[in-house]
Amino acid sequence: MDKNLKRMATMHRMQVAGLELFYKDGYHNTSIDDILKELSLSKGAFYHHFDSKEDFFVQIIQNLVAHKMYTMLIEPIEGNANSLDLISNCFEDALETAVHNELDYGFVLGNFLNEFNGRNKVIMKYLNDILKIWEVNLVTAIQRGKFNGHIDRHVDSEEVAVFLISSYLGIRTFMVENSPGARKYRYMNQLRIYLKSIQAKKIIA
Amino acid sequence: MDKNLKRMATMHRMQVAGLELFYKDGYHNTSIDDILKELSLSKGAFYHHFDSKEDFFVQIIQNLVAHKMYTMLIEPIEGNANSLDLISNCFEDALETAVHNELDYGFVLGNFLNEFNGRNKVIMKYLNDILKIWEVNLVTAIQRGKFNGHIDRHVDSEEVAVFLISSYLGIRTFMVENSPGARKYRYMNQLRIYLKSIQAKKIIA
DNA sequence: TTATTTACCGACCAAGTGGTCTGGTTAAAG
DNA sequence: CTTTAACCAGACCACTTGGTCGGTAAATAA
Repeated sequence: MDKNLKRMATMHRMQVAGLELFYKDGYHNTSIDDILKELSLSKGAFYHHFDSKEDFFVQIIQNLVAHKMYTMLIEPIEGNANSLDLISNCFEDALETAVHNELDYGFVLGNFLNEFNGRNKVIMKYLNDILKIWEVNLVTAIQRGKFNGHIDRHVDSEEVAVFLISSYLGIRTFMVENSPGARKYRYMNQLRIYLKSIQAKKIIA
Repeated sequence: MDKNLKRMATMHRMQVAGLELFYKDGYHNTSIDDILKELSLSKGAFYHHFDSKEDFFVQIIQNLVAHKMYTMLIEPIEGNANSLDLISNCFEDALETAVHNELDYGFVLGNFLNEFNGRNKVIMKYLNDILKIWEVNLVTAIQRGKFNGHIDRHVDSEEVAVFLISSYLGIRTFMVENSPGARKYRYMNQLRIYLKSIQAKKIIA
């Protein structure tokens, strides 16, 4: 096999297993040995490919976490349809996936955000970058909604984005362990009520 | 000094210092030695008063965290005034405190919830108990609002409670590090818009 | 006063932790 | 066919972790 391809494959395997365990047990509660045991690889292999545990984690964020965010929460709201519907459906799908996931430990980005908030500037930078992209994308979607006449032109797009992100971060934590299906259902109903309250007022002829 | 009083005093000192560090650095990233160093106490003292690190943490939750939740988020919404105003003001005050707190690491209960979600059944039980009390209290406040004619009688109290808790859990994570004041402002504005959308419709005479 | 209980000390331990280093294997390049 | 370097094994290291244990001094009870 091509040397470079092999390198990429091994690194990818490590990152996938790493994300799985970091997500499941948390970064500080997961040792490199834990990850290596899963793959039957050695310390030598690990430190040949990565400088440190932190460097390893940063690469996981940039590759896997960012990618997950794109496919789950960013791309789905980029269409030209009614922004409110896009957002509503996107959140619905993301939460439904979480409900059906046997082993749900919360929102990946949210969990890491929480674990490193105010504790690790380097890692927070990368996490915040992803969060920022999501935020910008939401703002764009909302402005498009205003332009297309689906959203009331008086609403503040930035405010809505902050509110949506907050509620999503929260519900993903709130859904773990305790009747996730019921909580998802309740959350989505109220989210739709909220979204309706910012939609463009129908002009009564 | 009375023996029992001294015992209580020492245990309380340990718990206060413990909560401070667990909140700041996270449970898994804080060692018992860290806490002991802060107080110039020894391992012997610690294990004389507590069975284990976990037992220590559980007592902190039951004593300090529960108490904090009561004074910050539960008692303030128990009055007989307009429930929507009570909730709005309560959230406003809580967030304002966070903004002005030089060292804000997020919502204490939320952080721990996130750290132990799906990872430690014992501790989660105690955290969920507190969360449940908050939820029940919010539901009660909303039902009172409906009864008093401040909230639309058609809204589902449980749904609103879930939505409010979610948004609060989220904004507290989202506020750490990045322009907390601006995010608080944006969140509160949209929260008020949402709350307005569930208030009782004025009867136009 | 004396006996006993309580609060606390700090050395110690086994089990990890992230990270280094030496050396061996394998596949591509010259 | 030799050289070279990427890839990986695993022993090893210094350090930290939660937790134990024998001891001591002071307060309480006899």
